[in-house]
Amino acid sequence: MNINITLPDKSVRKYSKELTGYDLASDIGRSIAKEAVCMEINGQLTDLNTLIKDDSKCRIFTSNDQISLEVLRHSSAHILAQAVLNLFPNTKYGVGPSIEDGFYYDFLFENNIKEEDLLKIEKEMHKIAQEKQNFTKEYLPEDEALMIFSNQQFKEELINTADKDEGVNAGEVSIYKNGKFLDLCRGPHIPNTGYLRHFKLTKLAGAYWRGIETNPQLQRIYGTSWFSKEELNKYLTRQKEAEKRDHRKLGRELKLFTSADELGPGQYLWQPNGSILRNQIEEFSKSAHKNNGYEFVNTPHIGRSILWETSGHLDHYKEGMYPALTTEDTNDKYYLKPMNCPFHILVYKNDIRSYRDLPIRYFELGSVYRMEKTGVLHGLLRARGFTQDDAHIFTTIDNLNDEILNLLTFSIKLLNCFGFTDIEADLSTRPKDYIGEDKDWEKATNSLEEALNQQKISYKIAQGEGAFYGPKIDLHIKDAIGRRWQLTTIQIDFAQPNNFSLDYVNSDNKKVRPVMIHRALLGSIERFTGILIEHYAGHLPGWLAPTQINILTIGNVDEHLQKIVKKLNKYRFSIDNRNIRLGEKIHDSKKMKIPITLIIGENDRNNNTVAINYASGEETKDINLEEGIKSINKVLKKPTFKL
RNA sequence: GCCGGAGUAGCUCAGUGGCCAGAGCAGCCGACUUGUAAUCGGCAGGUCAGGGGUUCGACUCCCCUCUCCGGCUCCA
Repeated sequence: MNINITLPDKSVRKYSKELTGYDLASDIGRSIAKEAVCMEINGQLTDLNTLIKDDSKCRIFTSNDQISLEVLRHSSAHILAQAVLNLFPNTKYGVGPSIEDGFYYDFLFENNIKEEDLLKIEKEMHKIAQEKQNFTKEYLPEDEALMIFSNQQFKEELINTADKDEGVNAGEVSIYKNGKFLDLCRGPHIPNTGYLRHFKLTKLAGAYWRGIETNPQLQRIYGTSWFSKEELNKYLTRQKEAEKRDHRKLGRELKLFTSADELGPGQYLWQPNGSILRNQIEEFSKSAHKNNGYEFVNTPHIGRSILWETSGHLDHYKEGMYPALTTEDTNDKYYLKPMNCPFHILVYKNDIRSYRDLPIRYFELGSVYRMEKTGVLHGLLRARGFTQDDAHIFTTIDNLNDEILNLLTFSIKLLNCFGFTDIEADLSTRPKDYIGEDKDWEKATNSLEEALNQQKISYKIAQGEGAFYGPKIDLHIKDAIGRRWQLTTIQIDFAQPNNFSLDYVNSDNKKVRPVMIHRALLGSIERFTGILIEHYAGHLPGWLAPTQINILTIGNVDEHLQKIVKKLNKYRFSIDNRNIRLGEKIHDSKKMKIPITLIIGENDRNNNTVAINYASGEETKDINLEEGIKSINKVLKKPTFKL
């Protein structure tokens, strides 16, 4: 017998008998054997103890490989379930995958557990880890597996519905065993439980079985695990950093916005500082639209029920709308608007339109109200009342390509101006339930895809994720700490032009239906502001900061101060001339995250100089006044939007 | 909406059935006249989220409601 094993570096090793991945790793070198976690045979990921029986291409994965981390976390989930069953024997266990930065497992406990139980479970996991139980894989016939799991309803369901991801395949079921613990699983796993050392159970949450709202709700335990203590600590610090960026906390500290119980959940009040920021964003957006072919419209906040019947909102989204308002003098019902489109459509319908008029682009910073479920509300990022940078474009289908490409460029450049440069897209295609003609869908989807290709923006296709009325592009940005946020949405709509019988007169003097594009680029101004705050951790770019310059005086510098103020009065500045120590003034200035702290004392008065502290931490002293102003102008420069 | 956690001064938080509920910061008053991350002293600030109950006695224990936080589902 002769087995040739080809390694990733193309070298070939010859063996005279079957061997495991661990044997192979040990033969390659002691350190790789020590670090080995799992392996790949002919492209198939598998356990380290799998026997290599034939000539094959093999690759050993060590704790340095990303894939090993996923394996570790998946095994962590198994050990979590094992610990839970040891402590709470009557628990029913569901599924437990690895996820980004960690893992979870879903359980149905006899009595719901509490957060403090996590410590106990963690302890039990450590105990299991110390026992270094081997993970072994077995294949069982389906009926035998059903017997083993006969009092585990979720496992039975998994076997019966043949979910391949959980190790069920064509009458045969793969299970993993470590110690006395058994679980349905495709694997692979770490060689033994001793590989689990640096982990932490992080939170307890509710989760519906298989993610379906009508299914029973299980308790989900989240955890994180790593190969080294350093990585675990790094992760935990990263979590703390993310907490520091929380826009709700920063919003309070920087006096940007607030809420009040009297308003009801999901509604926010913008304080003066926040309003400056918000107005800057809105003005920037408005001027970009004004200079690029949009006409501005303004529309009310409520409309009669007939409007929402025609638009289909009452049929499809009634539960997402605030309840109707009624008046005493008539039987009319009015609804707060959850979208602006029906109003823009009414503006369009107010006149006969010619193909020469198209495309018509109506823009509005439109405030909408949506009855979001209480549990999903999340500061400005998910509010009930918010304002969209909304526009509706009415176009001929022939112009669709140009419009979409133009929009994509517009949005990317706009996002760039706010410092978001890492942008990706989702192209959502026709869902199962849809309206309209197949050929229109095809044309619209092609327009979207073509625009994405021309923009050279990386995108993935979200099959069947489009709205029922048309396909869409969503743009996601990546923030400073790597989180992705969806901002822009560009949606093609075949339905509303039909619902409202929209038309225009074409060159043959015939009435033809236009296509509509719904688009919000920043999305919701509230949400966008929240994301900006988190992205910059409150250190807003100079042009957006509520107070751009804080001038700190030391001693009697009135004349010098007046001279400087004259030169800076186009900026939003404040003057701190309190008779307190400079250190305290600087402390206050930093606390409010003001981009420029200008310090002037008597020395500066005498020498016509200034000292500048920048938000970046950079500090300069004894700078000539003119030079200082130049530097300030640079930091506070507003970006220019150009298509 | 569901599961779990929480709600004490403007903010951050102490206070586990027993006198009039505390601290730091912020605020106000006074002193200090200050050159790179919090000067000192004083004053004021509370229906302990709201309502009901248990108890001689409740911030503390129980029930209901509201709000917030972490998730799940949802996001036109």
